[in-house]
Amino acid sequence: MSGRATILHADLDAFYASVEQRDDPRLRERAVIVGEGVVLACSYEAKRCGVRSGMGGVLARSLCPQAITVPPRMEAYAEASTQVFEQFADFTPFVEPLSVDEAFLDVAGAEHLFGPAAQIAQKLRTRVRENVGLALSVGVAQTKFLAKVASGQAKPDGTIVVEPGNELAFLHPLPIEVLWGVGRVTAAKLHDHGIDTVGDLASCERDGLKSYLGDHASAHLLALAHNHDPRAIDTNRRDRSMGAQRALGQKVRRREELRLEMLALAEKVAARLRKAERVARTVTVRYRTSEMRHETRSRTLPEATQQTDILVAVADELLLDLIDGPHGPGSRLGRVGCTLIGVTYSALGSPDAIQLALPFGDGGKPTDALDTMIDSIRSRWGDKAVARASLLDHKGEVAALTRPTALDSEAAEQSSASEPPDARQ
DNA sequence: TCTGGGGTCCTAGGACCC
DNA sequence: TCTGGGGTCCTAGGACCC
Repeated sequence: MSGRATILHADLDAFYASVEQRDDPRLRERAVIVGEGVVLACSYEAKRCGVRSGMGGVLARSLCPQAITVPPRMEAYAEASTQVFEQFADFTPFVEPLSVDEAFLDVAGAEHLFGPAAQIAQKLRTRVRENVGLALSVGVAQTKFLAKVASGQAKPDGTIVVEPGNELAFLHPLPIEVLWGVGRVTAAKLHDHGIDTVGDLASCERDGLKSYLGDHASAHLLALAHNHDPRAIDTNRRDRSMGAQRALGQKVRRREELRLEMLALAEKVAARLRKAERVARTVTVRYRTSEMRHETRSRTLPEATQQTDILVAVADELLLDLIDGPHGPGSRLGRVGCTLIGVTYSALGSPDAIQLALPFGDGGKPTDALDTMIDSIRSRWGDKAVARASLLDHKGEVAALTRPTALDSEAAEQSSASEPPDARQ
């Protein structure tokens, strides 16, 4: 493979904690922990004591007694994030956000304006430092995956450029934990088989890995170990699900308390759904038992909606199924307890899919109207959508031609394909 | 390590259709 | 009447990421 390294992965260092240190001079160069019950983020000074995000607060403070703990200020982080993404947009329109504090940038088309990708990376870091007051690390490579690994190695406050040709020499000595998709469980399995570095993994046979990692994971990880990652920057990704959850602690809750909590969560997410102008077809309710076991119940509706009353009613039914189990009201709750509940709306679509509802008048001929609708679907989503669209009965009066939700991603691909996804050449 | 809140993606089995 | 294979959708659970 030849070509230039033009994909950047930009990642803010210890984001929440850095914002706190920026805004309060007393916190600078000190160990800072954001979050009380659980560590949401911590400064590099705290990391040196062994504090990690996701760790319990009690343990974190015992590892690092001198640390200052501050409550999170989500608005401040959101504002900082917006400012940083404005800096990104000044260099290239091809930005794919991964979270509040990181993004991929394709700068192939920006090099004639700002110089080679390595220079753009430096300029970006300087701009973010000067205009937002935060440290940014940047990895530059020919693939997304490698750019992300590089930014991780560049931390804190650095740049690493992996030139084409040097990729495997860079990648293979690194521990398998740097690979995307290797977490606690997978890492343990790999170590059990004597695989400790990316190079070890790259020399494995597919069939051997498959026997304990499964089909997909083995192919995926082997591809990454050989630096195969053909994914392009995707600038118009949309959320595929939306949810909210709440931890409840160990205290035993009554059935009606849980239903009220769920009502509040389901309403909150429904409001977000409408604000984002999306509709959802699947409702999933999550429940964590006092033994930390997760259980879920989900239901897919015949038609996507953003209506609070429908979503809330489904969430309530699913929650009752979890609380009561097969043996009647409250029979499970007393035994297992509940330490967390949550609700997620998924199979998201856009509302225009349900605005295509077609009224069938008395003795009317639906055929002409149906043809019109099919034409409209074809122009919106292409031939493939027409072939797979389904006709739904709605209260016996209205037929709605609804695009199957599985086509959501295909339609997104089609619409993005009409824009220049790749400014190379 | 005794656990927050927001997500993504994959798997496996069953139902259903052709 | 019995039977097969392929495809899609739905559900529950799990791993992983920031």
